[in-house]
Amino acid sequence: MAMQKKIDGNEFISEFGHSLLFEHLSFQETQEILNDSFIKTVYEGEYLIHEGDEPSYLFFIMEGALITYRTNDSGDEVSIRLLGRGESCMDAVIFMGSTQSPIGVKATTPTVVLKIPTVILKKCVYKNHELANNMLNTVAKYYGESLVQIDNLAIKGAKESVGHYLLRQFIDNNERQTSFVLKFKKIVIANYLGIKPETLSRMLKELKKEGTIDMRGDKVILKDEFVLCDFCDVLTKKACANSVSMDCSKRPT
Amino acid sequence: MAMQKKIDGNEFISEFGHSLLFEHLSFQETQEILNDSFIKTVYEGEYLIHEGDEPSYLFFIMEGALITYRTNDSGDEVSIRLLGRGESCMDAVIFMGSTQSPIGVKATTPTVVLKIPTVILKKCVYKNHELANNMLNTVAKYYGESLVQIDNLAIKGAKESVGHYLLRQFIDNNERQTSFVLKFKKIVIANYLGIKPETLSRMLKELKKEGTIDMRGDKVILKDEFVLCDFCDVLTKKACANSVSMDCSKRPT
DNA sequence: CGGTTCCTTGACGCATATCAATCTGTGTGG
DNA sequence: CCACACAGATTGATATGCGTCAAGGAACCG
Repeated sequence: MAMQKKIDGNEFISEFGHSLLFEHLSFQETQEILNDSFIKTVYEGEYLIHEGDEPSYLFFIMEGALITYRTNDSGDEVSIRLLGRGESCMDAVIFMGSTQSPIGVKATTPTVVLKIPTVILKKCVYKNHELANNMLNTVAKYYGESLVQIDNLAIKGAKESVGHYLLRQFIDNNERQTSFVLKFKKIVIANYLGIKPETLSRMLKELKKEGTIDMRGDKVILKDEFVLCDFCDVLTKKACANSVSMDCSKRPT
Repeated sequence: MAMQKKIDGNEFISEFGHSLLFEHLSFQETQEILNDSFIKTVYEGEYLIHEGDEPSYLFFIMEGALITYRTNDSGDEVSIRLLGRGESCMDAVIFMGSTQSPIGVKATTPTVVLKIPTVILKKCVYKNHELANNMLNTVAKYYGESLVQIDNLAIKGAKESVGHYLLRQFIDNNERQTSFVLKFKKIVIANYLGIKPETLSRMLKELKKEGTIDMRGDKVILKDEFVLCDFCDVLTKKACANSVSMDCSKRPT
């Protein structure tokens, strides 16, 4: 792996300073992390780490998309998280204290990744209150997301899972826009939701038949901004702009 | 709620100083947390916090057992974690930064709980590197456990889930003992595993028929200490004493 | 165009849920 | 000490949602 030139802290901060991992950090602190990190571009389908490998880096996505996954005995991969620009992974794994990662990471598209060495990160977290706080908030956030995933799998039927996923996309992507584009291939989304692509297809069809959504290719069109509210939950509600401006229970119809 | 007398740090440390949350803390640091905390006894079935309530305390179990859960629209509760003496909950929730807890907590048996106020905890975490590290490790550990739960739900069949649960009990409870007692009612365990009590019953029956286990009431008897190895995974392996003394793949037959 | 790759649709099977009856153990009151 | 009640666990019969398998169709790309 070729040595890279130093990453410019100012440039980085202006682009990614608001991401959960780096927020509230001074230029000094950010630059210190960057000095020992480096940027790598990976191709579609490339594995950044396999399950069981030693977690040597935190991966921060500067451009592109990654998925984290686990494999069972039969060799099926189950997605844990689907990540885009400004998100990171291996954060939690690094602090689990195992030399064997319970998850693997691979790229679903050509991706530019910032690799922060585990040792550097641990050192900085120990010295730096803000970073420690950021890490704690980050890992807690992942845990929260995994709770949602658990009840997708345990409580909800396939349709509710799909509805909930669409709702999250609606909220995350572009507030107030009643149409958005799916950021991942359907086979990846299905796997993330713990269902088969065939089932995802059938559920979307049902939602279309009921008039909840419409689709053009991978573009989802909502009838209005409230049609998915039935699929909401406490954690999702927090991220929803509607919930601050109005009482969810009083939404139209 | 009546004011309690100060909790004695020395006594507390000798009993719980090795729990993940309090390890490596000095007497001073521990006492500081304890000064603003208090002990409460809750009865079986009592709720310590409901979903949607503001998370005001971290709960640390001094005696008894708690479960954390989530509820869906149809009112079904799904267990997230089953906790015993020396374990804590709400740790992650406190750092999720929401005023609404995504989980509820209730006692499955009369339980003595140490309640640490959120504000105190946050303050101490910010000041104290060791505690921050402990919290980070704790939350990361929960996240790891939730990963196991996700693939129990997503990848594994009911039998694998049950086998894996028994394996964890074998490892956690008393190393080397080939028999142990189930710490929770079967209905609670079933719910935790995302299956129905009837299914749990049937799976245990199958395991008995195959000669993997035997049962006397709620006591589980293993044929030998390796019968459950097939249900192992990377994270569980780390906690297993056998894996350090020998190569798992070379276990007898 | 022709060839991938991804998505959709239909027919069928299986694992687990559901429903209902019975069993087992444990605690209580006469 | 026995009888009764009750909660939890088991068992059997049936239902169903999702997976599996196999065949098409649509979008993409050289």
